Amino acid sequence: MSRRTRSRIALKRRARAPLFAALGDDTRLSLVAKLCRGKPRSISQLTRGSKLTRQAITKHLRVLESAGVVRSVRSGRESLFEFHPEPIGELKKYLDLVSEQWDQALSRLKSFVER
Amino acid sequence: MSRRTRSRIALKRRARAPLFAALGDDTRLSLVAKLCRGKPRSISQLTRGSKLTRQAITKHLRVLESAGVVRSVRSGRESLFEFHPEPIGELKKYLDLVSEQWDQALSRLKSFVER
DNA sequence: TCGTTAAGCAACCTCCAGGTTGCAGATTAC
DNA sequence: GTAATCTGCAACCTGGAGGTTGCTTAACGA
Repeated sequence: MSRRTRSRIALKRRARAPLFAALGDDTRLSLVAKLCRGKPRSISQLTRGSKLTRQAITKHLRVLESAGVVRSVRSGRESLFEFHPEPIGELKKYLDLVSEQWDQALSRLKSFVER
Repeated sequence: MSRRTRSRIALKRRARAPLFAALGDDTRLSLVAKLCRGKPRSISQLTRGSKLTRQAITKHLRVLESAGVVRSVRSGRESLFEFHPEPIGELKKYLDLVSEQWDQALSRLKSFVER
């Protein structure tokens, strides 16, 4: 791999950490699970059934929004949150890259042993 | 989706959060990047070129190890860390599940509109 | 054998993520 | 018009994540 390619990957990596971090919380994963399987929901709706306060849920939603996993639109007095799939796709690509590098490393090691 | 299926997914979700969290840090992503593309490395090796202390790096490695992304083997006076690909694969599966649910939700919505 | 190098352990510090309460401003329903 | 509902903002609290320093033990090399 060229140095240029590697630094490009490093650049991508930098951007990925906050995304992973945003998903690294039970409450937020639960919110994503709710939103990815249906229509936009309001904060109050998303708070119902949770043990947390509305404000806590709001904070989590803002984190997800900053990471781009979710988008909010104000509609009257309520703000609706909707799932946004792109970051998830990017994350999958990144994980594919990691797996791919690992496979290449394995085959390099194998050919080295067989030599 | 049946209630049983959904709870199974929720169970899987619980287990995923710590894994996402383990990857939600620049330093740790960088360590994963190094380890996934080569042979096992010692703590000192991994510390070289970093601005952090050996102990800091050690802590990060332990976090990755708890998440299963990495495994350590003691060899003489040094402990070698090696990439372990399974959790990454599980993560990809989980993200696929999320994407899939989103696609289904979209098509449900579409058929509802067209009705 | 002795110096050097690798690692583990423990104490400590700082800061912020995650959560709460309280209040004020819009918007909707009646 | 008034009450109920949805949200935003700000202050505050607390635990743990991330980092450091200092010391000790174990293994290797000359």
